[in-house]
Amino acid sequence: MDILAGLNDAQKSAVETTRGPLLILAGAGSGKTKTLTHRIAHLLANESVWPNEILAVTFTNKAAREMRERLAQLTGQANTRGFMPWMGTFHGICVRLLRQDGDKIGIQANFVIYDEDDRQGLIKQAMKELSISSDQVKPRAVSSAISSAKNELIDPAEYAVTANYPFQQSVAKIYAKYEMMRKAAGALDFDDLLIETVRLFRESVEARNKYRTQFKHILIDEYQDTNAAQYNIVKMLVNDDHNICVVGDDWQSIYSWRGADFKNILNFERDFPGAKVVKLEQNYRSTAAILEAAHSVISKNVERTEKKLWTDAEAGAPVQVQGVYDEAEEAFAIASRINAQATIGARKYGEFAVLYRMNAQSYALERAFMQHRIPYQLVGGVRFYDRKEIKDVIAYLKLLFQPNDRMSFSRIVNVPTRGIGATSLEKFLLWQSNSGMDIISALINVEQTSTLQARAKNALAALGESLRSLQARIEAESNPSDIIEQLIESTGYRRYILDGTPQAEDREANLSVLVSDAKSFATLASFLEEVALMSSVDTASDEQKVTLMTLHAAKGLEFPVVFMVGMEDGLFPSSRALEEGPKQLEEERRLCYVGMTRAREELHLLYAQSRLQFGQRSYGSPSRFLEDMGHAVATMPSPSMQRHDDFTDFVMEYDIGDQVRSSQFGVGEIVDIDGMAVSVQFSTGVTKKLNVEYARLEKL
DNA sequence: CGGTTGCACTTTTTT
DNA sequence: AGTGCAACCG
Repeated sequence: MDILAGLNDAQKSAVETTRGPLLILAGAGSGKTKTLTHRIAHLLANESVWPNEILAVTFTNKAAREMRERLAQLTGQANTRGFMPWMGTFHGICVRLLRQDGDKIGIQANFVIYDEDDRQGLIKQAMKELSISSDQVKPRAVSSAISSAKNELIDPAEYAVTANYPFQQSVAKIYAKYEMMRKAAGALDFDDLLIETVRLFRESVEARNKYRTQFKHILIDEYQDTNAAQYNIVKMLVNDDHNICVVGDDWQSIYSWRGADFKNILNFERDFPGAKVVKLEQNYRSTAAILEAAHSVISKNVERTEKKLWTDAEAGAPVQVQGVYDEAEEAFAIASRINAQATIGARKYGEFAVLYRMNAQSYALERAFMQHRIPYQLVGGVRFYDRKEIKDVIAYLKLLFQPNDRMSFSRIVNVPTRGIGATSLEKFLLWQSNSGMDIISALINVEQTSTLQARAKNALAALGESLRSLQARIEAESNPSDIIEQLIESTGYRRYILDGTPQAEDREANLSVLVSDAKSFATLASFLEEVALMSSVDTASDEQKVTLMTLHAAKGLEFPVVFMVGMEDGLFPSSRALEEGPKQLEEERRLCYVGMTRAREELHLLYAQSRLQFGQRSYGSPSRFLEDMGHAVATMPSPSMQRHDDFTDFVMEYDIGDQVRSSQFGVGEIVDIDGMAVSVQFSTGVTKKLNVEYARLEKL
């Protein structure tokens, strides 16, 4: 089997350069994953490297899975763990390292992983204990401040020193408290997984040397989206042979809001002197027309490397821009177009994707697709594992696995209702923390308390009993799926969700899915890990369904036909980016580039005159990115735009400063005009943005 | 203690 | 528009 067959010269060079640092600058659609996979296969087959000596880091679990499958195919081996190199996301790899060696820095092997919800819940509790009102300091903002601090490796003490503004001073206090409570619960949040690994390598020479020796070859995908903590992990893992290979494209860096810094890829040659650089510039994915349009957008960015992406492919159909009246018409236009091709068998539904800036934009599309009977799948949005009934059961499992996990306990203590309210819970937890027992032991011994009512005691003791017997099942190494089944029966959870409402059936079906999902895991630990780190974009693709997802989720994917919707200033680029300045605008532009380069044959860009946002109709103008494309695109006429142009003329009858009367709000003055929307300041003091089409204003 | 009702707030993007 | 949270009442 020739591993180099079917590769171009640049790709071959990347595969065969196995000694020393290697930087692969891979343009969109240049066969990056293929190159990486072949490189690993080459190491295994021709360079006598053992699988466990290779560490390959991908951006999503899905990417890791795909690479594993392709590698198995390429080497003719079964896709089994034993044969496979270490592959996974930074977070996944870190969990593995910390479970193994975390005890060296005081992390218990049975830590639980807190997701964003858990973290915000804990922050709220911390704020309560500190008597900080969530009116002035938003838990959400605190969470993001703590996350940024952690990703820059700033601990609570250091944060406090530089905290000048009142908000930062509040955050400093909450951050410290949060960390205390989190540690007491035996939990690590997403960011901890990374920074605790950094700490492990800093504080334990033994651990660091162990892995530096083990990993003879390290490969990192999507290197442009690594953050400071991840960068540190890489630096510390690379041994003196410097066999590190990173792949990335600064043009596709879209995660700076999460702490990613594409300077990491620009600085690679400085960090690893003598690095060889291979550029993959031939695009195998898109037509020339699509590539040209995408290029005309990205070239407006100032901060970027020079590249010349080229293709052998023919021009293909021109990129189409279409203006529509509103989000409903936008969705309708797409649905009709898809059905026109799908019903005659020209394309399968799975060949289409619709990309948008925000998850909320999926509503209108879903509605139209349902009306047109188009099968679709939503990637992201509300994840399966975010559903209430699933999170409840997971909370039970987390508590069983880590009996100090207060967050999970608080979530389930009264689910199903056991007559235990806030007061009883508080009393119990106070007693429990002073007793030195973990939560489950404390439940069993709850009769020793004096402060609780007999009724509450009985309920808590009963809960303790069923948890204890479940724990016994875990110790007997029962399959996670058996444990879940026993759990939903013995705790009364099944009876609880069958409440006679129409949703009861859905919930029960979801539980069944959970039970069957859990069947493929040997231990509770491995199942919980998968659940915690599973991202919403890790959904398997379905050939029979149109894919709907955010532009971010689309990274790394490709589709024959791509629709990008909501191409309006204020939405894409987002108003936030427009406010914050050129750096953010450039990131939005990269996001646009990423979206466009997902398309293989057809690319359609749509913008709407008006759009429902927060339940209010707002009016925007076409995205500046469409202007960037200039003549690289074809503009489609839209009949309804003509129709609605009449209204636009109508709007012009008003001017800023005009006095008007509204039957609803009284008399006021027009202070702003934006498309069909006029802002009126009424004599009552309130300012309303009104649609002249419906508001029936009377000009005075 | 628990359920209901009404209000306020949300919206970038995710491991 | 939908959801989460706080206050109120039974």
